[in-house]
Amino acid sequence: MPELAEVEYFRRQWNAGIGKKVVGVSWHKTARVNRGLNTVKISRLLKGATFYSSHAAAKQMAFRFSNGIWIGLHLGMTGRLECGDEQRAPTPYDHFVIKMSGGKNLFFVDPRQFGRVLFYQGDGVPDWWAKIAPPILSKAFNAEVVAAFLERRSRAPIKAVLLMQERFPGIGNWMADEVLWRAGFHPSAKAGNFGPVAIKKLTATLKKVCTDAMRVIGKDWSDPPRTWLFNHRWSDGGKCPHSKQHLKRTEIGGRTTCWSPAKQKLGAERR
DNA sequence: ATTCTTGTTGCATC
DNA sequence: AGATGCAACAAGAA
Repeated sequence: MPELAEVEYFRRQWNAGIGKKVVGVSWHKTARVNRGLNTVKISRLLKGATFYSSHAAAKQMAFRFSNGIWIGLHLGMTGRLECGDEQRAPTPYDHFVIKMSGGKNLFFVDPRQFGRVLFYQGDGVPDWWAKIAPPILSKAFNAEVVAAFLERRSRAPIKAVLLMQERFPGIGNWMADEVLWRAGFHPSAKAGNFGPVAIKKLTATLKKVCTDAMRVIGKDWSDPPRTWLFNHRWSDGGKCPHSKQHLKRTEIGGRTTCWSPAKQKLGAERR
């Protein structure tokens, strides 16, 4: 479930290779995650390079190597990163593997292949990294920019708008539901109906959910407390941990959405 | 067997 | 022109 905090967790799974050199690279040649890449050329460039650092922003990861090499990874829907030695059993979905000196191998595994591998070499910063929107947990993300964005997307349901990475980097389906549930807004509320009080509340709740998710899931993949919607949203019949009333699940903005009708009523956004 | 899915993109339509 | 909605991508799980 790679959203903001899951991506942060997976990023660190490759850190055992930092400071080591690339011994070899293996690719699953026909895998969709490697589309558009010259895998032969990248293997040649990577071989012998030193792994410098790992980074995560939104749902994108970057791994920097010597000689100005960047490897970008997006986990899509089902991607994950693993680190293992010779003992690790291969899976059919090890689409991209970097073998490091010292015997640690770095695996990008993705059954459903909505993920993607990116490559860059140069003195600058690759476009796919530079263009990521300011983090929700930064000062640049504030009620003013949220208000401007909601106005532009005025006719779309707020649930769909929160999934737009150009303004809400790292927010995915469960985080969007968690935010709307905590803030008390109906997922179908039109973005253009949000008043200044509601926008402040939405902005603060976005920051809170990101902070909480990073502490719990981003740190060591701990289970979120039962007090979060997170634990109750995955199947029909769940109960709201606050109101104890039934949760509803329907498709809104093209995604499965779970909310508490008792806690999230249309109209609350008009303040 | 059928339906569902935690993300993004490209295209059709409004 | 810009915003919005939706199918498509692939494959496991229920």
